[in-house]
Amino acid sequence: MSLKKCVCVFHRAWDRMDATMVETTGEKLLYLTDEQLRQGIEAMFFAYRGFTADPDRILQDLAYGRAHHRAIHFINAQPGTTVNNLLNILGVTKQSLNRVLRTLVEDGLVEQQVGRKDRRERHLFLTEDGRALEARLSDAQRARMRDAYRHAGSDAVVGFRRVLEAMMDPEMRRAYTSLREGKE
Amino acid sequence: MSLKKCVCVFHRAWDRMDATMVETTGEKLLYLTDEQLRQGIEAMFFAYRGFTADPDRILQDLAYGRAHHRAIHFINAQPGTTVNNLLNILGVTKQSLNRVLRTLVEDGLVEQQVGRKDRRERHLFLTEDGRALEARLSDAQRARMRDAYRHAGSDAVVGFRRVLEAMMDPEMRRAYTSLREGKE
DNA sequence: CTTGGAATGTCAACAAGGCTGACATAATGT
DNA sequence: ACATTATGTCAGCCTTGTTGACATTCCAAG
Repeated sequence: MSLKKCVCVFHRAWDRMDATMVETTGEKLLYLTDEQLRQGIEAMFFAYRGFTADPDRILQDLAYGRAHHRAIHFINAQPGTTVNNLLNILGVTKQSLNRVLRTLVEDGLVEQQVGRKDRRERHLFLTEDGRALEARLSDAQRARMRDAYRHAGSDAVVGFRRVLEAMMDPEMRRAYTSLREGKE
Repeated sequence: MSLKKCVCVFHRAWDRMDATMVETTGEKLLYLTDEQLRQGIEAMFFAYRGFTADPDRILQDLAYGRAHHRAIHFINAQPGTTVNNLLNILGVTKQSLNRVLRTLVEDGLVEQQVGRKDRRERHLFLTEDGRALEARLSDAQRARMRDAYRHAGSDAVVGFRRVLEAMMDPEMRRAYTSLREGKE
């Protein structure tokens, strides 16, 4: 670890101790007050609301929820993925996923194919209708992401992604990068 | 608007049309493929999971959920806020918030004071215990945020915040900045 | 002053979507 | 043959969102 750290603690007019970390990485200094971190936390909260707002609006007319969106998204990203794989990506129980998956199959948005190599596995695919809905949802979400990127600028985008990736849990980061590599 | 835009659409080996936007801001060029946007969307999904993981672990021992965390967070940020104000910030119905608030009051984490000026209003405050729990929760969340910031670097942090702020809905951004100014 | 809205907050009932636990079925591997 | 794995299903619970009905309080028009 090539960074030298120096942690200073001092009192603020606020309501409790506030740790400020000063860190040197090359010539850069990084001051992180609790207040700045709090702002980051709130930014994350409000941004996630905006992030899901457009798909939520589309889905509520269809009697679907965020759970359906997530399933559709990742089946689209990895056509032919198994139930188990989806479970790991989404981080929910099989009973919970199964309920969502069942409605999607009943409504003709998702197809299940028995595995050729291992016939216990069910490989999941979007049907034509499923892809259509996925396109509607992700178009809306991409539009918002694109606007945000455009407004913030290209340098900001790089930083945005770096912080997000650093914020994931290690297993999540593995799932995330495997998805990225799969797509190339 | 000082930016010149050029939108090119072309076909990819993938599965459907992929719009690439090329945008000039000064000397910067910003290429945004659908694939890059998709990665941003997934990064947001996985990062939010990490973002809430630590508080969730703490809360599940206490029979509380994320809703309680949110309420505690914003009551702490704005002591004396009214139920209505909290409603606007959290974006839920008053009935839903009320249930959470009731348990917090019953458990002695939150106090309600009838408004002096308008006695219909209930002003909300954290008790000693409430502040203690808030500290536990936000310490955990700040630690993750701090690690992510540290790992990503100071330039990345600026970009992270810029993109998040651009991703909020306008009303949310207002709530967000008003909180920031209130704290100064 | 009275009275009818409007604003604020509470209670009750319900739905979505998480969870656990138990169990069935089919396929695989040893 | 037997244990293991992948999946599906049922029952029941919890959190957290929803709507509807209602009580309280304030304010303004008559």
